[in-house]
Amino acid sequence: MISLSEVHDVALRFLGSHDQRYTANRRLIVQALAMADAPLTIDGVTETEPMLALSSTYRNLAVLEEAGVVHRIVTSDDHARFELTEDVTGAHHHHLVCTDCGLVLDVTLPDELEDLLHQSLEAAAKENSFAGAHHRIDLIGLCQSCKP
Amino acid sequence: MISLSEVHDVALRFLGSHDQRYTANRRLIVQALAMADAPLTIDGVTETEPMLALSSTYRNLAVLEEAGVVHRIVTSDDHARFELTEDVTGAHHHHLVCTDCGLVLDVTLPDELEDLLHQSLEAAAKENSFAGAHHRIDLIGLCQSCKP
DNA sequence: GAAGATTTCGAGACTCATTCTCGCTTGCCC
DNA sequence: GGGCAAGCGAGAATGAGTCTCGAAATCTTC
Ligand SMILES: [Zn+2]
Ligand SMILES: [Zn+2]
Ligand SMILES: [Zn+2]
Ligand SMILES: [Zn+2]
Repeated sequence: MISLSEVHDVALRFLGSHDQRYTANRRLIVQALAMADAPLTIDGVTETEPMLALSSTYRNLAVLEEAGVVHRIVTSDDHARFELTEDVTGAHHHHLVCTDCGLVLDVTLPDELEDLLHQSLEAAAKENSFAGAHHRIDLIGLCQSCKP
Repeated sequence: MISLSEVHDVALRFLGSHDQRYTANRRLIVQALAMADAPLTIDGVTETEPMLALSSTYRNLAVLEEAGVVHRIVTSDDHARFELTEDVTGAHHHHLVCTDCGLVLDVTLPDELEDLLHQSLEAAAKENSFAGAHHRIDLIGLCQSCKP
């Protein structure tokens, strides 16, 4: 588990290499994401840090995404969700996605399975002249609160 | 490979069990999706079948999705894409997603890998009191046309 | 430290994919 | 054929996300 100050260090470095500052607002966003135990919607971020204006949060999340600090999770839910990238947290993981309330939970899979999957996906990519960057695995279903 | 008339039969059955008719418009949509070699955007569907009005196509795709005939694919791209469900085509598969143009390609993975993955995901779901329905695997990257 | 240059901020206007409305048409049932 | 429920489609409405632009903050140079 990486510490909050380490997260800030990495964020500072990533933003720096993209000629971007690590402003107070951006720091608040990163902190909110680092403290949350699941990916946050925009509203989740601004509720965690009510000082943040909505439009600035949208803009800064885009900047943080561009710099590789933040990852945008798009599901069928209306609101996108955000989390720190694996480059920042150092932990490769995947998601459980609730079709009812949109909740997203993090899970990890065995390394050997990740390896097998990576190989198969690369083979499929080559067959389609596709250049794979990373994979995404979601288990779609119902969370505890939404179960019948 | 399932035939077009079989697809229509299944669609008719699925819609029937949801008290929905299989109208001419819905038939055209299913046909467009069945003939396409990759998931289609709404615009892709109406361009394939120009008789279709936009608002009706949105409505009918929602009905077809509710009936389990059509599957909506949401990515970071602006436009959602649609394909026939695996219950209709009988072929379990996953996707290569281009981050640049939004293109989505179908790929299949080895059965043994699918089994392993299913087991690991079910274990992760149980740990989180999550009820998994199905999984989704995407390889995110760049398609042939968008490669540098 | 001050002036000027550059970047960021944020309230509100704007965009546009998707959904909703509602009068009209289609097709099923008696 | 008449009645009626379902479907149709043009256009209005919605709303998440983006853009605008003057104000505020931060950096640069002297
Ligand atoms: Zn839920
Ligand atoms: Zn995650
Ligand atoms: Zn592409
Ligand atoms: Zn597919």
